Amino acid sequence: MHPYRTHNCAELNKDHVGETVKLSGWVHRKRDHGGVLFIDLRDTNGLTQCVVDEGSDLLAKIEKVRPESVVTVTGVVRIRPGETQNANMPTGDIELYIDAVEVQGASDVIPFQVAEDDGAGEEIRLKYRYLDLRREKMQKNIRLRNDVITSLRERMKGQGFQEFQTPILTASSPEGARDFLVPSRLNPGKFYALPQAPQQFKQLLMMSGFDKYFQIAPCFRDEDSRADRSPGEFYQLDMEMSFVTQEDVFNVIEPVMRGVFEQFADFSGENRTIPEGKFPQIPYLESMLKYGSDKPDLRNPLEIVDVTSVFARDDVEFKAFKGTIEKGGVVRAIRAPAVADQPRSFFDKLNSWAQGEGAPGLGYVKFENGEGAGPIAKFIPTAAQDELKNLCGLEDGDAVFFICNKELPAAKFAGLARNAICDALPDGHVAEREKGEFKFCWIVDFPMFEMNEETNKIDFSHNPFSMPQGGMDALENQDPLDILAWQYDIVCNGIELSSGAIRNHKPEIMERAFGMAGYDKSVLEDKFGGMLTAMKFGAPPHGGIAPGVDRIVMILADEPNIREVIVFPMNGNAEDLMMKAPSEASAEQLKELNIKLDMPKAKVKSEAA
RNA sequence: GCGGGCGUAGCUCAGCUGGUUAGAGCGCCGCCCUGUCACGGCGGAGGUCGCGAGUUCAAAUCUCGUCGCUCGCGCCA
Repeated sequence: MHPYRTHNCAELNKDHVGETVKLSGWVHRKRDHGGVLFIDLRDTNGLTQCVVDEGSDLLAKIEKVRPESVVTVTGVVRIRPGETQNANMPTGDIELYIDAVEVQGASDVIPFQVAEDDGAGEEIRLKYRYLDLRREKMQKNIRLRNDVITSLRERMKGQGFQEFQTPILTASSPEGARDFLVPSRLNPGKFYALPQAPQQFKQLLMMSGFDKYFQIAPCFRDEDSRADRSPGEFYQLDMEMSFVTQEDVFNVIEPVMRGVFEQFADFSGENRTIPEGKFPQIPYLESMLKYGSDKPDLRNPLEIVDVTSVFARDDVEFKAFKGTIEKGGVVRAIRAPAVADQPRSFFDKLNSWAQGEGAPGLGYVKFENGEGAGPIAKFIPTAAQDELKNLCGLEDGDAVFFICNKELPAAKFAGLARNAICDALPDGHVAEREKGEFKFCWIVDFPMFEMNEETNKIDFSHNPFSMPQGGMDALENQDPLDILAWQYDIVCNGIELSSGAIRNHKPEIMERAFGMAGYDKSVLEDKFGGMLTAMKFGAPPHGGIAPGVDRIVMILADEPNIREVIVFPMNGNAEDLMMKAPSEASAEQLKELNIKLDMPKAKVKSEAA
C-alpha cells in the first residue's frame, strides 16, 4: 500500500464499502463524544469523515491531535448507520473506521480558524497566508485563477496565437509608471528595469515575423496600491498581432472575454450574463460626456446631458451657474427617473454627499404635475424648463440634478454623481443598477495628444507608440489636440480591464509625433533606439491589447479586493510580511554592487516590530 | 505626499456622556459524554485597552503627538 494514500478525501463512496483504504490530509474538525470521536479529514479535493471509538486503543492518541495537523489514516470504509448519513457531503454516505494513524505534521494552536470564516483581518491572514489559503473560499478563488488562465491560454491558442516569454531583467519601457530597478553587478553603476509590460518586446516580435503572440505576462510598476490594484506586480494577458486593424483586435478579444466570462459566470453563486451582440464601442469624448468617465459602468442606466444652453438663456437667472458659464464653464444634468416622490432626505443626502466631495452642493429640479419644483426651480422660467425637458427627456415624476464647473471637472464630477444617485435609489427602483450582468464596452478614439496644464505644452495623452488616426497627414495638417489615436480601452462594469492600440510602425511618423510632444529625436534614439532601428528594417502594421488577469479573476470571483485572488499578495505598503520583503541588503551585497546607501535620517523605519 | 476609518484576550468585537474586580462569542486548557457533522455540558487560563505625553482626585474612554493596518486622492495612460 502507498505510504500516504490510496484515495483522496473526496472520492470514497458506497462502492468502496468494505475496502481497506488510506487517506492523508488535514484535521479539519474534531467532534469528540468521549466514547466516539469523529474527524473530518480534508485535502484540496474535499472532506471524509473518519471515526474511532472505545473499541480502539487509538482513541486517546487521536484525541490529542489538534486541528490543522496533517495525518495519515488507514482503515476500512463502512456505510454510516441509517439516520447519520449526511446528504450535504459528497462522501456523506460513508466513513472510514481508523485502524492506524500517523501524524505527519502536528499543528500548533492556529492563530485564526481555517474550518470557518472567523472574520480574521487581512494583516494576520497575510502573515499566515498558508493557513488562509487552506480555507475553502481561498482554495476556490485560487483555483478559479488557475482555471481562468488555462481558459485564456486555450482560447488564444485556439485562435492561432503562440505564447512566448520575454525578458524580466530589461530596460525601462514607456508605460509611464515608476520603474523597479535592479542593480547590475557586472556593469557597475547600471541598472536593469523590470518590465512595466512587455510592450517593446511584443512589438519586436511582430517585426520578427511572428504574426500572433500572447503571454500571461508578469508586469512590474512601482506605484501605490488600491483595492483593485496590487502594489508592484500583476499579470496581463498580453497579446499582439500583425496586419490588423483595430476591429481585428476587437474580433479576437471579444470572444475570449465573452467566452471566459460566460464559462465562469456562475462562480459567485448567481448566474450572471453578458448582453448578446458585439460589445458597444463608445468614443472617448462621448463617454466623458454621457458617463463622466472613460470607464463607464453601463449597468447604471443614468446618463449625463449638457444643458449649458439652458442656463445661458437670458430668462434664466441662476447666478451661481451663469458666472461659471461666462468663464467658459459648462452645466451637466443627470435625469433621475421617477424620484420626485422620494422624501426630502433623498435629495439632502445627495447634496451632502456632493459637499463631502468638495462641491458646493448638488442642485436639482423635480417635475410634478407638469411643474418644476425644488430649491432652484424658481430661477428657471417655464420656457427654459421646457428646453430642459427636451434636452434630458424629462417626464412628470422625474428629477434632474445639475453640475456646473469647467468642462473636465464638471464631466468627472457628473460621473461620480451619476453613480451616487444610482446607488441612492431604493431597491427595486426602475433606474437601479442592473444586477447579475457583465456589461462590456470598448472606449475608442482617444485623443493622441493633450495639453499639459502645468507646462502648457502638448504631451502624449496615452501610449506614445499608438498610431495617430490619419497617419502623417493628420500630424501635418490637423490641430494636434483634434488628432485621434488608434487607441482603445476595454471596460467591464466600470472596471478598466485593459488598454490597447494599433501601434505606430513607421519611424518617420514616430519621430514626428515625438517631436510634436516636445521630444528631440535624440531622446527617441536614446530611449527606444532599438525598436526604432527595427522599424527601419521592414515593420508590419500591428496592434494589440493586454487585459489584466487579476482584475478578470476579481470580477468573476465577485471580490472587492484584488488580494483575494492573488496567492501571495503584498500589503498596501508593498511589503510581504511573511517573507520579510523588502529587506535590507548585506554590506557584502552592497559592496559587490558598488552601492552606498544615503538614507534620509528622519525616515529610517525602526526595526522594532 | 495628503485625507477618512480602524487599533481592547490567540481571532472577531462590545465597553454611552471619564469612576474603582475591562466583558461576550469563537479558539485554547482540564473534566464529563458511543453517532456527531458549527456536537453538547461543566470548569479554567488568557489583556502594560498599539505606543508616548498631557488634562484630571481618577483615562480603554478626553486632548496632542507617534506608529501600524485599511479605504480613497495624488500617482498608475
